[in-house]
Amino acid sequence: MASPVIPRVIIGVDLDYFYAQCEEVRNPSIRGKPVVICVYSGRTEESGAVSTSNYPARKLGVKSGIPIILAKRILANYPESVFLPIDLDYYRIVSDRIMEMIRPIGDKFEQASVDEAYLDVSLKSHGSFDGALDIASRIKQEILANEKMTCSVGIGQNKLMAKMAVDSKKPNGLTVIPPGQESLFLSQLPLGRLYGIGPKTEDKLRSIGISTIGELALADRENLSDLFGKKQGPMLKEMANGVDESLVVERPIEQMSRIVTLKHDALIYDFSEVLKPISIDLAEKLASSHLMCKSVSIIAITSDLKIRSRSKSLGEATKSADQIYTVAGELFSSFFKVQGDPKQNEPRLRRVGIKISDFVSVPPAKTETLEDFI
DNA sequence: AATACCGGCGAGT
DNA sequence: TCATACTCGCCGGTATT
Repeated sequence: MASPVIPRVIIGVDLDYFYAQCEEVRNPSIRGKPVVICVYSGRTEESGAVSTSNYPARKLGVKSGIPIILAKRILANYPESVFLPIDLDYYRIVSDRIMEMIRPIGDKFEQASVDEAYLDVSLKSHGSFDGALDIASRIKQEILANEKMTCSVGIGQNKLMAKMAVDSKKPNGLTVIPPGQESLFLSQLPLGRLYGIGPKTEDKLRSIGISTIGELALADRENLSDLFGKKQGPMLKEMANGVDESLVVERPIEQMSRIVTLKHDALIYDFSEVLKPISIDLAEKLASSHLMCKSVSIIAITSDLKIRSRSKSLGEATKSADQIYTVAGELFSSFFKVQGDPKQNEPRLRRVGIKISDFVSVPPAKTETLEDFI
């Protein structure tokens, strides 16, 4: 006997063009000008990629992921344009303040990323979408009043629909997808706009004759399972029907990673210079989160931009920068070993990094000592 | 048979 | 043309128990 599904009311919040808006708040004189947040790789003066940009910049074609050099060319005729280096620590502080502010507004809270959150307001809205609309307005007001920042908000009966509502009107949007309207709302959108369908998935779906969300909603489960796997396949169909049973839950940190771009692509490289500060960084982050890790991975991006990884699960949890560094070093050695003879056309390494995962929490009683970091 | 581990892929910010 | 730094989830294959 299936338990009856209790209707839910979910609010999704997305801070508009977050990094760039943080910079606008920090320095209001740049408001209205194209603002580009840059991740400089340090290879050459202008090498690197655009992390994000504000709407005036986007309108001119400067979007996430494009090379900085290209953004500068596009904005060459707009000398008022502002190019700023990314300042993740600052954005994190602003994000934390906002998240703590809105966390108590719902019954349940989930931070989905630095600039996104979901609130389950089923109880506080008394199950009413009109009630949820009032709560959503209040969220927008509070963020504006306290942080001078706009956000986009969406209301739906699950996280997926809340997210689709948020995405449908940005920036400064407030959108409701009333219960029962899910399929109608989704059917008006192109396939690639469904959350979770990127270019690869869209291509694959088109190859089997599915080119609209409406068609996906009616697709054959077996067919989708064969193509996308037995979990992801059926889920695609569910999503196209506006169905999402996932709960709003506090999400523990599952992994931390640090990655850097090398000055020059390398075939074999002495990574100690690069790996040491990364290990210390990660160990500090572990300590401040009161965690230890049981897995260490290395990440390598080759010059052909493919991502490779090697990982090792530790017997015992660690919080030592030194051990993270040592294991990462071993993983890099084994990585190079299996690559075999350094052939002429062997892809070189462009970016290298470390990821730690499989966390266990440290009882907060014990105080950290200096040796723990070394 | 169930679980853990591993390396890769895709998506999103 | 040039192509960051993260985080999360899933997949299939293999190893372990």
